Amino acid sequence: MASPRRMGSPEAKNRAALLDAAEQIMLEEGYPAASSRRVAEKAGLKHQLVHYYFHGMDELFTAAFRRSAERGLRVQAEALKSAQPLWALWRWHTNSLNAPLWTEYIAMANHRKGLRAEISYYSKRFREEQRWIVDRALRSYGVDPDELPAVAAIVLLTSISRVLVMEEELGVPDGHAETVAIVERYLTKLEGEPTVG
Amino acid sequence: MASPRRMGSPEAKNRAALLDAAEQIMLEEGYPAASSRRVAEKAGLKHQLVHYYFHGMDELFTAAFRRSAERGLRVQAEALKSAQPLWALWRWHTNSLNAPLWTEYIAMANHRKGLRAEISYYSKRFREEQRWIVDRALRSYGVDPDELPAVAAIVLLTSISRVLVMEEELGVPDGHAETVAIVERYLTKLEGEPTVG
DNA sequence: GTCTATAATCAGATAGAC
DNA sequence: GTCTATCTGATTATAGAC
Repeated sequence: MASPRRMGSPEAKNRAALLDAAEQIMLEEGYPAASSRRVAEKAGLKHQLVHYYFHGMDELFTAAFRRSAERGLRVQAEALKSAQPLWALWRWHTNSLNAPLWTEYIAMANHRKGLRAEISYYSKRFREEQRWIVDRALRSYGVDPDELPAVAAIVLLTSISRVLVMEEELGVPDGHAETVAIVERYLTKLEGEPTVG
Repeated sequence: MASPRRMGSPEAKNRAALLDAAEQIMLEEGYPAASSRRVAEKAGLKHQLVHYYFHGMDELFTAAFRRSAERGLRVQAEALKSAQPLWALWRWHTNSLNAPLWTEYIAMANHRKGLRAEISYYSKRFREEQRWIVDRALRSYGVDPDELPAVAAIVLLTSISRVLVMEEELGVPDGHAETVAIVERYLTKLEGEPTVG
């Protein structure tokens, strides 16, 4: 049963402004601070407009995540075109500025099941896109797929980088330099020194 | 300037009950649901008692984290006595039931600076305790510390296991079996097959 | 699309009696 | 230690005018 309430179009400028504001607050103060009123205020709008553009906060957060994930997929697709896809994957994840945002979404997903399904769906899409490109690359480097399957290489690279970024933010850099050295030594063995472009 | 308010002793039974209740709610519904009123209710107490035992929610969360971290240090110390410390570390982190709780605390730390310092402090203590034991083990296995420093081995093991647990919860198990196989193959090469005890 | 106005609920915190 | 009572402010959400 559809809601009788009116609803703003997805293309509206103010809708995007609300999503921007939500993400900014989530980053600066954590997702519980991203209330309808504060989000609207940061967007320079009245708080009631949140309910005009979204059925509720759940829908707003889901929309924000989806938009951010779609952007990420486009950026990743571009990065994976590199002649050194492993380096590209590694660099992208270790530099990624929106890692903190993902942390917020994952924490939020613990009690917002709609968001949880969304994160699960996009995580799989990210991994699928990486998979065949990395698989092709590893084979061309002469890596035995039984020794190191592409999915495993991906999980390893992304896990390590994700935790490094997270700990860096927390101010716990112990062992990071040594770990990065090991990973990058291996990447160099496979793909050579990273090129700038 | 100290608060003039009265305060319950840290040994009080109800204080512990409040901490238990807070952790349980955090796990089930996420940390924003752990309000003073809901925590007290779950502990079977009146909500005003939260303010008798703690100066505020910040203090409650910090106390809950510290208690949980101290417990973790004791469990880890026991685990690291194993003849196979790397296996122990790996198994402990991949099975750890309180990984979700840590996710909550880390998300919370983004806007509660007291908690942030606490997490940083304990993360370092965990890593220090692991360090010399893993270092001694790796040397006894004949591993070159320049090739694989103990800190790096620790960061690698804990990063990978942490992300595996997190993704498992999200329902994204893709590539996990392959990754676990690679890690465990390496652990077996160093420490042999894991013993049950 | 955007506004005013309003309802219902919940939060953290404190004073003071018992 | 625990209670009643109370204060103050924030939150989501809706109806209906403009």
